[in-house]
Amino acid sequence: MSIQYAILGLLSWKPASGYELKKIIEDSPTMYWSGNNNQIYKALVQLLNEGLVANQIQHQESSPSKKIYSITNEGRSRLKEWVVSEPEIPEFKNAFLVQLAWAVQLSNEELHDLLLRYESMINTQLLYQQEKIKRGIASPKRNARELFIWDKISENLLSFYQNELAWVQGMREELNKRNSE
Amino acid sequence: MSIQYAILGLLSWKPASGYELKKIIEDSPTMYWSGNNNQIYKALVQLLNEGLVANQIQHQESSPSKKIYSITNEGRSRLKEWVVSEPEIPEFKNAFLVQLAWAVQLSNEELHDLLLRYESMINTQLLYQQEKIKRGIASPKRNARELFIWDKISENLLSFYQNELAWVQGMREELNKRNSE
DNA sequence: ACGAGCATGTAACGGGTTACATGATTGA
DNA sequence: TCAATCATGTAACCCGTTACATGCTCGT
Repeated sequence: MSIQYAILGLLSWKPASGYELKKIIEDSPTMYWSGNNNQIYKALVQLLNEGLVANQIQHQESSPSKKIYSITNEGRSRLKEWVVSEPEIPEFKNAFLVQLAWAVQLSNEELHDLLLRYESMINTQLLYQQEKIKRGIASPKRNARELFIWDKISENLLSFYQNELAWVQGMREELNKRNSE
Repeated sequence: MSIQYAILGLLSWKPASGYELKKIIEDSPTMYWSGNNNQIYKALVQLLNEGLVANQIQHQESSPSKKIYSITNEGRSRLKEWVVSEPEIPEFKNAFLVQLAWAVQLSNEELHDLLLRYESMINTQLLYQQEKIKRGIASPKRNARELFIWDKISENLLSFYQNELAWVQGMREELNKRNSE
């Protein structure tokens, strides 16, 4: 999936400049891109060329002028098409598992320590995501249905980290049991 | 994390040719790379230049000669270093959540259908991973500890899909309840 | 005086993917 | 005869990241 649909979605909510989109994407736990300029400004040009968005230059005194992008009717129908299209399978790449795969060579202490470090990283990440969600500036709340959907999206993200936490804690316990036997 | 460590890990288990590594990586649920030639042959050249692996050409009658790579002592100590190093946080990118974010515009039927399709894709993926694990040709079983670790790795992968399944099923149920109210 | 925020853009690079290229053998 | 398997490699391309570049304003 390309970032263009993410941008198209945001613009279907409200018009925005590249700079605003960048910040929204940066802060969004769901939209997993880093929010770098390169991608966003390029994507906007492409969307413009395809006629899916339009822009309007807004001059401002005492700050640089900005290009406000808004979605066109064509953009809306393209977005709808995409939303009902075949979902992609989620991408889950866990480098830690590859690391663990060759951890036989470690002592029990080293292995235990490695698991603890992973656990604490996941925990930090969980808190960070919760924080992002709680602040949740950039989320439309136009009706109860939208609220429900966005809630479920947050729940999904959190459950991912919780699942990971439960797994690593389980593994640590089993290891301890094995070692004390 | 680069694929070089994955390859180094495999070679710490047993020597192999690029072609064999390709197949192992393709079939491995944990090593998430596609297993394309470009990456593997390039990585092997780099590992060779760094002195972490060595190769030996094996001529065969009635099939092309192959280069058998094996890990060096330097490679082993580099691998150990990496294994005890700071883990990375897992990468979880779910395009479906971005799609869902703009699903307010859908009818209840369309939304329900979308969720069902996602559920069936996850389910397929879960079965596929289970199959891969069950076949599990490419997994070292040198001792009970290694078996335990590899078991836990498989468990992690499966729990990811199971968690995703539980989430989507929960969402479907809640939606039905809401609609019947 | 300096850094942060607003605002737009470009350059360089790395990782990863598909597809192409070659060539022998084996089984349907 | 056609496709698959063994075996190595290259080319073209896309996506995404960091870093660079510019310039104005506002608060400390």
